[in-house]
Amino acid sequence: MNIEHLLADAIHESLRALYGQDADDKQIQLQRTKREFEGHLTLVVFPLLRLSRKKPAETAQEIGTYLQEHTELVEKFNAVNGFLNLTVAPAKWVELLDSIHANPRYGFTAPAADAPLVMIEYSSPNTNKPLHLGHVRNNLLGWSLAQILEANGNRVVKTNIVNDRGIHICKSMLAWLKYGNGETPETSGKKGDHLIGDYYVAFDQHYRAQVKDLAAQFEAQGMDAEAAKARAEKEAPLMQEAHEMLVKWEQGDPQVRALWRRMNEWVYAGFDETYQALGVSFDKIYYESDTYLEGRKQVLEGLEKGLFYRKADGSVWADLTKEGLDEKLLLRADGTSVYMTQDIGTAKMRFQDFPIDKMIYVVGNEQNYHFQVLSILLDRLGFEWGKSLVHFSYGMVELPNGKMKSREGTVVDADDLIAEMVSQARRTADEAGKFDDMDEAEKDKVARIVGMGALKYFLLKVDARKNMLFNPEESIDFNGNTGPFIQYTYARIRSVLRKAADAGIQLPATLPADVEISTKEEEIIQHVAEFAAVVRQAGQDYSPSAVASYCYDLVKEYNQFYHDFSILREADEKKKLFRLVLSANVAKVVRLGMSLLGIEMPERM
RNA sequence: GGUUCCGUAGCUCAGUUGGAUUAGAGCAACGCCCUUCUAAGGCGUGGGUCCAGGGUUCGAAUCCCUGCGGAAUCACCA
Repeated sequence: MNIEHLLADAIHESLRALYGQDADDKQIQLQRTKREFEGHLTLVVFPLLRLSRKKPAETAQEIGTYLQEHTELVEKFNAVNGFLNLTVAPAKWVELLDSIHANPRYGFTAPAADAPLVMIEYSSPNTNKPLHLGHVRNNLLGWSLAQILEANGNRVVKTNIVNDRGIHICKSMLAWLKYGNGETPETSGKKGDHLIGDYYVAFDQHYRAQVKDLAAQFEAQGMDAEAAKARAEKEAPLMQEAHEMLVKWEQGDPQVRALWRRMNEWVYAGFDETYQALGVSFDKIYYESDTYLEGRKQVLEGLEKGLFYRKADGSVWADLTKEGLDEKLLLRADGTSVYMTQDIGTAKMRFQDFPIDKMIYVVGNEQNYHFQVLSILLDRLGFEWGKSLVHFSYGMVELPNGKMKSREGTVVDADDLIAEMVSQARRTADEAGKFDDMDEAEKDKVARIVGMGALKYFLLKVDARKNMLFNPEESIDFNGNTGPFIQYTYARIRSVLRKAADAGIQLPATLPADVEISTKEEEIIQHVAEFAAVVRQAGQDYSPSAVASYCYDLVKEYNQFYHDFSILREADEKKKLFRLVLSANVAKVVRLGMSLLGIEMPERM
């Protein structure tokens, strides 16, 4: 049962009765009534004037009168210009709350066996450095999208493509061989991904020193500064060695491969820890080292079919000028793969493994062009979902002085940030005396849930498309429009429910129909009921932020109203039960909503 | 230069399938509320040329055009 649908049906009926014709569903615009007017739902009658051929106020009056006289739904109405404000009968709100209460997963649609299969690719790290704040946004968005699509009845496969080969890994390997003393995560006590990241930085430092020296030599020989630098960057011995190592890797050199495997394992162990802390996981992981050859094969097949062409130097290209784009390189003259080639190969392997109906790539907006091209290429190569692939493009996380730059040491490390959030949550709770009656295990758990809740909500409440700002100085708040505020309200409701249970009060399956409820309470029911529509809409728009906004608004509205009430001391038994059921359903819907964001809810905090 | 995205309060952000004199939250500032289910809370005050200018119409922060400002991208990097 949904009041808006019932009302929309009744309005259709009234239009037929009054004007002898009906309107499209789209012309029935029902919205929540503005605060300053009386009523729950408002019908905008402007689109209906074509049918009535009367003035807005008159039309509104006629429809309102009809609804009041012919349905049980509408108790009263008022018409302001072209706006028909409808007040729904109180009994209907109680019925609505009952039906929501009966469904523990209200708003969620269970996936059918033949539901569309959606694959979501997210995370996709390089294996040469640890995860940073940008990756955190990616991971949380990817995970949340998967939850949202599942809640909308899709079958979802979460996947990760690990960029485990290429020149960047070789740089770390080389630096480890040249400048390291054979240290491992075990001997150094460092997390594997951080250890490898340190050597990547070491490579860069030594490389830059070499480039500087070389460029100075070239300049002394009379080259201009820019040309000298460009030549130095290419000819620096370290870079040459790295390239040699990459060639050896491609040739399958046993020593290089063994070191590569060993170091990647360190990195994966490190990533797994971070993923676990973030609460994300994958159903299927692909490695670029497995897919890049397949990509090459696909491109060569496409070349034979005449989809692509070869230049004189042997390189292979796609001509995209018909689509308004440029030419795109697919294979280098030496036959090796580029980024695009690998993505084609990965797509092929995925298609072999799963009968995918829809593919969603969660990748930063810096790669918008890449995915535009990928979509066209996959379509040309005959992938059914190629044309309709979704690039879920999200904005950068910026710092007060601009982008994160590893060279300037301004990268916000994911592990550091997580640790900081959890310990901050712990400190705040301790100071507020929240932890006084908890044992160590519970303190740890609550601090983790609240700290991560703050971080996740902070990153997910913002429209994914937009660049967002993170200020490390001010860090992340625990007050106001935050995860902890929502968690806190939830914990308070749970506390009330526990006390009610202790007092022997059981929540009834159905409420007495004659319970008296206030307008404000009707509004809260209405708000709770909107959850289903919010989940549906979020599924269509791929919008975690919409779910976050909803949870906050609902919790805030609930708080404002029930702040001064003492539900358990309410003398009227019917009212008490009603308020308990309403509170329980606010808590339920908020918990479901936050679960779509990957945010856990504490029973106490 | 081409393409795409963004521009809302001092700061961070909602609000855009066009809707109702007063465009909403939070933070920051100032004031009030803990003998009543948890003060990570509630109430109040101040704070806006919705980048600018045109256009479309009953009606524009929302749609269209132009300009200004910012970001990304246009690599034989991944």
